[in-house]
Amino acid sequence: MRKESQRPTMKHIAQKTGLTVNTVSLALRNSPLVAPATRERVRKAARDIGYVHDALAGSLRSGSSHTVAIVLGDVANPLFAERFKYLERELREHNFRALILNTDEDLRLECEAIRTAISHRVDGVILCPCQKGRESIALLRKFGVPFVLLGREFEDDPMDAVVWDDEKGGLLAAQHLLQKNCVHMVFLNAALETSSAARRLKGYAQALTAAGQSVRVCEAQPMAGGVRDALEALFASGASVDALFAFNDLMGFEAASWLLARGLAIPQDVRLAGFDNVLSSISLPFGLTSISADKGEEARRTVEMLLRRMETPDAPIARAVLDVRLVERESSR
Amino acid sequence: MRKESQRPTMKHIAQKTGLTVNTVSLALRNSPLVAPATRERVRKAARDIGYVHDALAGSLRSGSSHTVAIVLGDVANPLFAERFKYLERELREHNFRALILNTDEDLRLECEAIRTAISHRVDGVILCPCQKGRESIALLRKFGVPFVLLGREFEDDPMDAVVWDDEKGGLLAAQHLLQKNCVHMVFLNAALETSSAARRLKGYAQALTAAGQSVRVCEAQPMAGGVRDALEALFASGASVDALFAFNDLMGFEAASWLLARGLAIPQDVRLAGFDNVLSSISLPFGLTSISADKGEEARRTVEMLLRRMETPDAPIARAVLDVRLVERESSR
DNA sequence: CTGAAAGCGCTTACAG
DNA sequence: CTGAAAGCGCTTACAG
Repeated sequence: MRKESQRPTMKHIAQKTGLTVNTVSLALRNSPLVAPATRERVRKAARDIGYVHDALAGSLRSGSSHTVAIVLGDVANPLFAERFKYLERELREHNFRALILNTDEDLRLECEAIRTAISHRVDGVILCPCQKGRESIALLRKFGVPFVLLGREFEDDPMDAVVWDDEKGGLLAAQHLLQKNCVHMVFLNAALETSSAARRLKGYAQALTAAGQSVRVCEAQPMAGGVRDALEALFASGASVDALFAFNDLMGFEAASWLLARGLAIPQDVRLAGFDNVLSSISLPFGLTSISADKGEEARRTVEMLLRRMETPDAPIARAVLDVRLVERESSR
Repeated sequence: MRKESQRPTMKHIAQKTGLTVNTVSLALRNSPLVAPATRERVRKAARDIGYVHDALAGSLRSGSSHTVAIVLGDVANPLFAERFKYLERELREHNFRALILNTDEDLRLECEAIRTAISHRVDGVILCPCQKGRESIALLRKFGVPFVLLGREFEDDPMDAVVWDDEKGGLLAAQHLLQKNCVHMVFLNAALETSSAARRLKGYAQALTAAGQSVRVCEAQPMAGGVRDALEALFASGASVDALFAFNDLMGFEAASWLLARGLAIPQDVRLAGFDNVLSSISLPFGLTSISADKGEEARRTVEMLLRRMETPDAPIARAVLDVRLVERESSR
């Protein structure tokens, strides 16, 4: 398809230096086997002819691509975008490339993504599963690809995972809203098959039950407009609502838009809290109370866990739980 | 590094079907050369043993990776995230994979990204250049990699590019604010080496000059906090400001946060407009007036232009300018 | 310390 | 329609 403008290869460097490609290859990889002078000669020749390493050929022969696939719902979600940034930086520091693959929270696309990753011989996968099924996990296991779950996990099937303390998060949010004397709280949650949604609900319910309040959950579809539909149904039923706890900030912002458009005041009429603390990285003129964890640490531990799994395939299963805290802002004051 | 769990190859399929890898390869690619019955036999065997194509080996031999690199400032910017989504979808429909690479608007990282792309033998590159230099362009040309600029271009050096009508955008925003009787407008712009910043200023200045107003520009650094610093300096000087036009929505939101925190009302004290219309894809409880273009069309035309360049390396240089429109929201009513 | 050979898993000519 | 051979550009044993 493309006009090959005679891309320089190691063969060219070998010719120019009078060495063999073998030595050139070792020299470019800084092998202690080659004499320092030879190494410099090779590196200079490489620079002179503008050599760029062929990652495909190298990976094919060595069996390792030095690439990690990051499989997540949607980079357009600010939390995922932030995670990607941190993970990519962390991987780069360990000399790994990051391949990002969106699932749109769809199982078929998720399997497709895993297949793409395998096809490209990634050394590992960081997966935030949609949890609509286990086929993607089965694929990873079948091909022996090291992987770490991020943010979500399967309760009945332990795997390497880095998650937030979602239960505590749900608890903190509920306690905070209770403290503001809210008595008609609704949890605008995601589907319960998502482990984080189930855990957040658990903590939330614990706090409400302890306070003698009933637990009301309103499930919203993850697509655009899902929150609007859920809230319309909720309010059409004539329910009284003085506080909303959203599964994540994206849904929280969507809820805020809907409430304000309906003429309700935040926090005077409805107090609002979200989850993820996307405001830590992006500045928006709406202070949304949220649950936060250290995202830099999340990335560090995820990559560390994956590297360990790559080095030691049969190491015991690891699990890291990141502590969370409440960040109070105007939406719930 | 990783325990190779004997990944199935075409050789295995060949053994199982009694054919050669040659025929297997052709069959899997639906070549009209192989008999339909044979093809089905091969596909079934492939499915049975769980074969996954090795993209590395295929690309190495064929010289084409069917991958396009998307090189941009930062996926965490909602506009870039949206662009990536549209582009990825468009590329997938043409059976191409997307490799995303961040530059953080840094020339060194941009060159690194191009080098990574070349190393992975991408068939093409979609580049949103930081415009701090031309080294990345030189690299692409040297290696004969087909590429299309997105959103920004070099005035004195024509290349394939898809851009918005930035001049018109600046004009529309200025006219809109003038119509609201603003008389102390400030353009919170990015660095003028960025072609879109220069063009937006051109249109903006044209409108202001026509109205007999003086043009005031305040340049903000692109890093987090850049807007805050710029506004602090601006307001510390005692300047009167009744309208702000931000280079993009991200800066617009940051400006809004700062203004509100300072006790200024939007739009009563300061009218505000941004650029990019990120609210088209993300729902936020703050109506920011903005300049918009059709992002789906942008992606379509970008991919189309790139494919054309890949097919016809010496086709004449193409340029697509997307029309823009003003989307009025609460921030400037 | 450097060289000669084999091979990673495919696709591409070339035969028949 | 299918086969036998060569080769993509590297890295990996194996020699010396």
